[in-house]
Amino acid sequence: MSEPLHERIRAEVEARILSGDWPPGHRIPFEHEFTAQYACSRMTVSKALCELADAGLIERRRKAGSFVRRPQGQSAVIEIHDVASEVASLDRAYGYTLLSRARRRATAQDRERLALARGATVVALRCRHDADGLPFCLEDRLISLDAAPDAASESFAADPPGAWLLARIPWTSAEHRIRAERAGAAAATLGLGQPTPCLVIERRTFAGEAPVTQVILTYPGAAHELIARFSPGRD
Amino acid sequence: MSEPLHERIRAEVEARILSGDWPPGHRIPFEHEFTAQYACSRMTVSKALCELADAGLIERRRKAGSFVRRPQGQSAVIEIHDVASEVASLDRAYGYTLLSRARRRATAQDRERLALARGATVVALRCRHDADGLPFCLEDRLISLDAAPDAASESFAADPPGAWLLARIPWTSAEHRIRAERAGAAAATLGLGQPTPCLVIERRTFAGEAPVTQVILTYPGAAHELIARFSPGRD
DNA sequence: GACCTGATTATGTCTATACATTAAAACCGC
DNA sequence: GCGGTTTTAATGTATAGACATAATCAGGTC
Repeated sequence: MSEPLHERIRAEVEARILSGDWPPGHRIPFEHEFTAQYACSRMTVSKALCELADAGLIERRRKAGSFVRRPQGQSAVIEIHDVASEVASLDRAYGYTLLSRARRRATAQDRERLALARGATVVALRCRHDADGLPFCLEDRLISLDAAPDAASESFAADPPGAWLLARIPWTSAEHRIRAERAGAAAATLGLGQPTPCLVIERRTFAGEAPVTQVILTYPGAAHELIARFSPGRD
Repeated sequence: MSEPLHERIRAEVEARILSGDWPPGHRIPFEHEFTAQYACSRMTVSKALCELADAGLIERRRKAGSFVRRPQGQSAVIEIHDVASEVASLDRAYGYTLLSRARRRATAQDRERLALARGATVVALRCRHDADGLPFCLEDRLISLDAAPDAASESFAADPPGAWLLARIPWTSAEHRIRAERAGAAAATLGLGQPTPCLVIERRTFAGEAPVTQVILTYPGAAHELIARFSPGRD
């Protein structure tokens, strides 16, 4: 019940790189040297090295060989979970309340929020997510009925729209804006005192070029943290 | 000069999925059906489908076939760039000032921040990043000298430590906490009035199990946004 | 030196085949 | 119908070989 050979090769090369044994810029052995070392075919070695190349750990250059990449790209990758599972992972009871629901021809403001064409129709929702009965997050969402026609006949009274959309509409790209804001109109709804800072996440989701939904999530106060674990991205 | 065949297959299947032609749950053709359609070997088809499986678009099940996955995992992936390139991408002039630098045996607080052992030594830095001459971000950083011994002989007077570290120390995982906070001690340094909300990003970076560095980045006010674009993650 | 040319060579792609693995499906006795 | 067994069909892994591609290197010319 052993792991596949190409996995073993990949892991052993990866270990050499992460330990610093093979530093950035170092030329790792050629494929034919690995085939000798592991007594396997070139395809197997190639598969292992291609995986490392995909992961960004090495760079492969024809004729020259494969080289350890320096951890370039100051960027890293984090995950943003949906609200319900976020609350669940905090071991708190999740609650959901629909505050308002409207179906309307997109206003000028709507069109700006979602990059819609004139005359498009939308569903606008406001809802509150609770944790242990206390307000946790305020959600202000716009859904394009062109992209999600089924949303017209959905009440969203019992289940939050985020999960509903994600389960139905395939999407190809999204754009996040994360900022800190003083609680404004949201303060009353969230039951806050005046000058509480809030974490605001604004997300626009597209399927190809077509806008699907835009959502503004307001998390009250320093009480809430967005926690994210991740591994390097070297693009 | 055409693209490889496995890329073409991958792209065509991907298009079918993203267009909704093959909805979540749909069983896509078997490998042997693709080999007939494209007149190629099974390995080539397999490579294309494995790429789609890695990307999370399909799920492959022995004997049963390959199925379109629903966009599960309410999660998505964002990139957090380093401060200098963030400022550059806003078309503003980047400035850097080292406020303080200390080398010391880790205090109890340091050990908690970086998950260090007793007796470890650290370099503690405070610095300010400016955009067009105005304070943009306050950085409070701790570097483990066990993980990065070279940091002891580096002044960090001219260049920010983030880029320096990332170019040298390989890392395997990191942990982010993002929250909104009222500007406290940072307010004066950033030249802020009292009740300004700040976006705070706290990051701990590890190489294997060993802690490398911890940094607290404080961005003043609603003026600043963390912008991130990304494509679906279906894990 | 600078510039072109051709040989060399590691990686990139693909084939045809083989056997392993595993879960669905078909079978069977009850 | 129900539970257990066998068959079957799909993916998973691997091989040995072939040719394509492109970057490097060595030589030769100006």
